[in-house]
Amino acid sequence: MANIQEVAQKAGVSVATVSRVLNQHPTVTAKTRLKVETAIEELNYEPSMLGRNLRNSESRLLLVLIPSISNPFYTEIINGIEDTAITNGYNILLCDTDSNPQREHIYFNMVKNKLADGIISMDPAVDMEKLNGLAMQYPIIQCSEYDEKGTIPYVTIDNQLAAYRAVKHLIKLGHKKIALINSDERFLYARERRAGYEQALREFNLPIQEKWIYHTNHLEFEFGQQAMRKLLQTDEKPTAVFSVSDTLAIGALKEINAHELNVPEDIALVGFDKISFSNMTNPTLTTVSQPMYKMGCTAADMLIKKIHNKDVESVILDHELVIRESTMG
Amino acid sequence: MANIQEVAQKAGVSVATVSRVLNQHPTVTAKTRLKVETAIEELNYEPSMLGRNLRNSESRLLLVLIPSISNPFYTEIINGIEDTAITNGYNILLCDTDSNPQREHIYFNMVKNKLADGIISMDPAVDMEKLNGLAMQYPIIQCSEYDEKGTIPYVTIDNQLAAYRAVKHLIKLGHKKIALINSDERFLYARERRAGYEQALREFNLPIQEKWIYHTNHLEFEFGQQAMRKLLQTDEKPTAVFSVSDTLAIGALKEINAHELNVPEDIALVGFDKISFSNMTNPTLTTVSQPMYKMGCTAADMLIKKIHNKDVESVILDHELVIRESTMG
DNA sequence: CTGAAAGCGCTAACAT
DNA sequence: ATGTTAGCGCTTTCAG
Repeated sequence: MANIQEVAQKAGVSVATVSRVLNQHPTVTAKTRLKVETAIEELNYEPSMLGRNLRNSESRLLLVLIPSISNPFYTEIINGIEDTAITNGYNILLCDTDSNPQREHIYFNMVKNKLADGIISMDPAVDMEKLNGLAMQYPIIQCSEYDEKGTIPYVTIDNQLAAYRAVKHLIKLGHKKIALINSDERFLYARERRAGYEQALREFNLPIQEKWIYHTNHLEFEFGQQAMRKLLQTDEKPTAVFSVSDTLAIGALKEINAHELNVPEDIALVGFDKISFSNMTNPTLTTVSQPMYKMGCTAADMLIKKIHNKDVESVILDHELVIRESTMG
Repeated sequence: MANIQEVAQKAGVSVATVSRVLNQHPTVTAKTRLKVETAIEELNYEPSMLGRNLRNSESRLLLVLIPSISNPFYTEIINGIEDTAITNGYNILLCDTDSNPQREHIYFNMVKNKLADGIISMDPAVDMEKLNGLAMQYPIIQCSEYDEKGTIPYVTIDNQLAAYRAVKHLIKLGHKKIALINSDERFLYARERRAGYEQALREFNLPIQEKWIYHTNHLEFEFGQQAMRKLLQTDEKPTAVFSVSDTLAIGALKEINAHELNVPEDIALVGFDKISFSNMTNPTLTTVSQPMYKMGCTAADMLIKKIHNKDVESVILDHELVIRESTMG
């Protein structure tokens, strides 16, 4: 592979001139530019990012940390990030951390090692302490999940309000026995959504019953099934279920059907995230829609600003309750 | 951020010695090693990959091209790739090409630009000509989808045999009117699966009817719905459907239900890929399971071998027909 | 066993 | 408008 030297030689100019052509400096004559471009063509030259990056100490690579690529929730967010990044001359590196600290470590090192210019973290299970430490030296943005005590800018929705609205919707439908399938409350979104759930119940003077609140560490379908199985075993079965993720809700739906019960007649069901599957179930799933694409764009914008040492403020975006068959008696 | 110079200075040694410590050269005295390690500790030094990579002209980064992160089919493959890569000291860069040639171009350039050491392509829509061109100079492996005319090593399954078995399963169940929901036949897997479908029909003297073969350009649920809608409009409705992807099959199931028909009583259904959602539908979906994790591991292994200039041979892995409720009358 | 120095490919002063 | 040159951070001969 040819390097800048050979191009310079072939074009009969200095490497500086080649570099100028490469970087579209206006001070190059049309004639020399042509000579250089011809040489580049003939040698099939491709500039090495390595040299450029070392010199400029930037990589124009953005790291995006997700806990698992299999969670469809992230799909649209990533599209937003990617589109925005590319528009701004950055590329993204999708990092599946598997919520594994060791992998996380590798990716953290990439930014320390100058292999990436910044990080967008969407991993709720990320080591917040480490992340906060890193953020003192390197550009970092959090998307969706964040650390309320930390200083890292984030983009998210009002989880409590969203949960409140979802549960209120169930109450308005006449439900009084509403269960919650929650994820691990060491995650902020889980705590916030639970707060919204409780807020709605309290507002309508409904008791908060521990037996109707189920926690699960994972978000895969099977854990939704398991959660529902437990809820159906309680002495007093709930007539409605609010689940903090669509994947869990879909598992719950499966389990409800397995018990020969119907949604929404016997049990109404609300999910969260509006993943594409949620419209394929039978019945279709009422859910909370987050502006995922926009979240992604915003997060990428914020990160790029941060990389350029501009100040950025955290952003809270709007959500929407999407009412579908699973709550339409 | 400290560099190797400062470490050398602090430790009272030369940069060469620091480098030796960094790279675990055996020729360093325990004493000097300690001095250097202390200095590294104190300065919080992290070696820059940029300098190292430039010098070694390798990045230890692997590119993985997928058409869309939203397709759950790729999830397990990527886990396999990632685990294998990390074990061998490589990291992976997930590239969502969106089947967009422009994005593809960006990622191709990354390997030309020395920002990545090689590519695993899983994008059926990739520009095969370009990919073959690249492969003459850079390490490239194809996973799942490949170019039969090209020379790039690949790992895949026997798509024709898998389809043949799926359709034979339907025939054995007594079905004679079997429809095919196929994807675009400019993709090899689509052509092969269709060949398997036809092979099974021919073997049992069943006519191949064009009206029961539907092609769709996309794999999202809605296209499965649309396909099924068309198939239900034919003068003679099929009693079984083989779909080349689970996502399409799930869309078809949705549409069948919308017409007040039942699976499998009215129409039996077979998908392909065994995505996790295929076990959440009602009824659960009979499907073809590919050894996805293993495919990923194999592809990564092959690529790393290729990077080290070793010869690699294409691999065809086993598949399995997973019989579930959608074909259990 | 360790140090000096060259050089990977590129960009940006500075000089002309 | 173009050339010369230093240097980004690292590894690796080559000497000693």
